[in-house]
Amino acid sequence: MTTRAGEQELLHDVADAVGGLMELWGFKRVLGRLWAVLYVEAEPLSAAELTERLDLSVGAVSMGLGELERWGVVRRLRRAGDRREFFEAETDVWKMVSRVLRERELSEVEHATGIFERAKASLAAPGASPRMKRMSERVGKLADLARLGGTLLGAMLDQGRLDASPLMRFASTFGALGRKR
Amino acid sequence: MTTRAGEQELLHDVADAVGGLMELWGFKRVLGRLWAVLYVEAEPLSAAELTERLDLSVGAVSMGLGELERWGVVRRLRRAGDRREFFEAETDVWKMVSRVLRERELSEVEHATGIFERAKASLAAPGASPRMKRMSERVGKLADLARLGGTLLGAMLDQGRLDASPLMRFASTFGALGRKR
DNA sequence: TCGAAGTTTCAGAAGATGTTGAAACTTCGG
DNA sequence: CCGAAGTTTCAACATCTTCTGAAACTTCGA
Repeated sequence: MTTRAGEQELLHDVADAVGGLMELWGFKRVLGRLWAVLYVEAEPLSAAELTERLDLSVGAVSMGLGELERWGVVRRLRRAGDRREFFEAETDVWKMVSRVLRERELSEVEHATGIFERAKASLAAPGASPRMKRMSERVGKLADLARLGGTLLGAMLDQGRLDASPLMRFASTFGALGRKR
Repeated sequence: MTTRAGEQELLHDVADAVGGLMELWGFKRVLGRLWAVLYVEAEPLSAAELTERLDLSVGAVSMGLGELERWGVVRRLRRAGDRREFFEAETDVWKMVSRVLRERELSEVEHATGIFERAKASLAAPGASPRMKRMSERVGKLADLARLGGTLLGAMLDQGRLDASPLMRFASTFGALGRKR
């Protein structure tokens, strides 16, 4: 299974698997596929090559690469004496994950926390009915949970900034905590 | 801001915020909204009441509640002498999160890991070109990462089974690790 | 057993999201 | 500058998801 065609197919499957994981985290499948091909290939490819390998339109590739570049997970290179642009993958996957989590999740979590806290306060205003007090309590729990989630996420992101392979360290700490069955 | 209308609006906003968070995690917004109203209200509501409060069609509410029930995060009650069904929220949020993560993420991660491992092996077959060896290495890194993710997730889910409020414990351990800025 | 109240189902509408292809634009060698 | 090669943009198209409303079905009191 080391034929030319076989290799292409393998690469395609790998790209799709990465795409699937990315999709699970709420990103566009194409972005994962593009990144995967660039990452596995390990050397710069032109947009045309990506178009061919992933069987996408030129437009889709251009837009996808633009987005990946904006996220800082793909670099664009120009080669002297070549009119084309080449692309290569940022190999630090953590960079990709953390960047996105920070701006996407964190802001949503903060927004929700704000809503919860305001609602809690209003419902607990002096003169509120017992029913409202009860509701205020529950909303308070939601606020706690959201705040906790934000803290957790923030800690994870900070951790990532300090250490190049933070997930490993995290896994051992956390694994020790959980493994026991 | 403790008028009747004001309260309704507050509740609506809270439900929407929960819906937003759920959506971020890949669930349907409506599910989060339904659960939120039941949770905050703290006492059983009929389907009709939910229809009204969230301004949804009866069909949407019925399907949403069915789904929430299947996931075990909403309970259905019948009251003697009342033909209607009432619903109340499961208050253990962790139950919801872990159930879904387990079946959704874990299987995708396992699938991807399999693909990566097979591809790695094929690319490293004896007689492979240097280029293929290089690719094999990179695919191997993807496999490591996916496996790590699976372990992490598994540990988290196990942890959840042992302790009712595992997130709290987790947060303090992990927070200490990461906070330092 | 009948019928009213309540619930589920599902085909099609509406909306959201992703993709294409071709025109407009940019770049650069001659 | 011109024109060919390469890239971006965007409106129309296709697809996937979610929502609606009404018909079919279930339940239960009388």
